[in-house]
Amino acid sequence: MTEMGGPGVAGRWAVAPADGGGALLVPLGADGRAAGPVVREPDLVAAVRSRLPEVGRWVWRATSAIHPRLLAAGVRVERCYDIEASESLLLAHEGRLGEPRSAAAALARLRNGPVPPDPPPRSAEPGSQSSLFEPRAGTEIGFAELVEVYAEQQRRHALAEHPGRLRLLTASESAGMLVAAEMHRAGLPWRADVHREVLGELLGERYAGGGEPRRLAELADEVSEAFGRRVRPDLPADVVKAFAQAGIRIRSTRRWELAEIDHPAVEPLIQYKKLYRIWTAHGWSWLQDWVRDGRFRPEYQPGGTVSGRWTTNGGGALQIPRVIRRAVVADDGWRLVVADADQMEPRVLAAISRDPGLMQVAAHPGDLYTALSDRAFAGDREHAKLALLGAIYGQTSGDGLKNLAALRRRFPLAVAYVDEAARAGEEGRIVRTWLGRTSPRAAGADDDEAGIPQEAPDGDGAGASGRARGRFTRNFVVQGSAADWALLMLAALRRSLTGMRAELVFFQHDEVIVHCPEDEAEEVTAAIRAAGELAGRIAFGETPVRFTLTTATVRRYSDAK
DNA sequence: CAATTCGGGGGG
DNA sequence: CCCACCCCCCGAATTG
Repeated sequence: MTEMGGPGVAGRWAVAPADGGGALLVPLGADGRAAGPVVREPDLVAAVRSRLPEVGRWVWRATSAIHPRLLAAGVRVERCYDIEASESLLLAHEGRLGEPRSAAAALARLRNGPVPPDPPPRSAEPGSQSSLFEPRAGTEIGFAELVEVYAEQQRRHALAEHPGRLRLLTASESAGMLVAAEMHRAGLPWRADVHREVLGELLGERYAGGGEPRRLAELADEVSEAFGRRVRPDLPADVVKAFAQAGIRIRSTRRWELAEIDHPAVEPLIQYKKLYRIWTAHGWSWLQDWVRDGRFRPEYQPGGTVSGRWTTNGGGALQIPRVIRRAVVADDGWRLVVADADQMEPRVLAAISRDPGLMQVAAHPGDLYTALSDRAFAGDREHAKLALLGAIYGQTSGDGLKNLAALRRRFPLAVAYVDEAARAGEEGRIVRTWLGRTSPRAAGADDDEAGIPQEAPDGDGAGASGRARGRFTRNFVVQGSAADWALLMLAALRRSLTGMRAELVFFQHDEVIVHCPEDEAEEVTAAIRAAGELAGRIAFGETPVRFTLTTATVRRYSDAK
């Protein structure tokens, strides 16, 4: 494995689209500035293709503006540097998250000129492939100016607390942009016929006219019968009123609250809610909108959340209900290798806090919570798990608190690490992930430079919103550092799949799916495991912590667990 | 009328 | 104790 984004700058070239499908290109020096004459070529794809052997990293404004054209032509670059994605990370690191992140805005800041606002995000177009990534008018800046912005970004990296880590972060975020575009192009194999079969089993036939399917109508009737009057199960206010008339007071119609009630309407009501969700969010119209030619192609957005987790733009790709996963089926002769990280967040906490005891617990590939409970919780795995998750999430009540005391005694550095992050949040300070992804500043912090407390003096210390912010920053350092790891894992996996027919087709926080010919499945599985361990070492340095993944080679996604 | 908020479900 | 953290998506209700 070669370096994954370290300080090396040899073989970097900047490239930008030019009129009529052409390109402007220039080699870059160690300082990020042009190290030769600008070349103009008539064909962007050919220009990149011919330089693949000599260029280690392509520097461009935005992956979405170039990479899809290369992919469509079968050109696969090894690495890139996405200037706009990096601008977001750099701004956040400088405590300026929220300022416009476009290359044009970065240039304006460099020149002390008026900073243009970012264009509004456009919504995804279901099922389309090419139009999603058409360049948008007014987003490109001059090529010399683009290189200037890049050189300035290189300088800004050097100012960071941990320049090496921040370079790793922008490099891996850039790799994430490549992976996102490639997964969009490949698509998740999706059998519409199987999906319809599942919908038919769960929901029954659809009635002409577009109303509720049969099963939902039946369940609504059962609910009404149980109450002795017509009740709309999809209207919470109506349901609360109906229970009140039956002498049962409820605060909401959430499932766990309903489950406590002894009433004949409860069972059909809960069933209705479950199926209603499937019908509206992943039913026939979703299928119509999002599945084309046997593939579901969500538009992934690396770094879509503050913590660095991805989001998708439309299609709900990261919320596919388990029952619907039956429709995700490998092509004939192909398999899905499904892998998800084993207890990622506790392992990450061990690595970033360097707590000797927790690192020792995380040094085993097996179930971390069992190892934890053996060491510190008298074999009670559930209590051990709740205590650890409570510490990471900032639990405020319940048994977890009692167990937290035991956790603090055994793993003082781990608990201190998240406690310190919480204190920073409560005091309005920013926190960073291991690689330097930085939390947004507290709301109102801009108007608060003089140190005026954000909370009205109310006698309860930091106040409710201060404590909420503490829970956010406490969790941010763990969830975000886990996202750091996941990006490096994806980047390593992408590189090791080069030259194979296997394709990354899905990524969801701590889980990947690779679609591959049956005879590549073993090699893919090994590549995934290696990528996980490598990502752990590259991200966090040498620690005893293992970063293992549970893998399954299956025909259908739903068979994985 | 469109835009925003709410409540409930789904994912990790 | 099903709470604490990050999200998306939908329909209905509410607000501008």
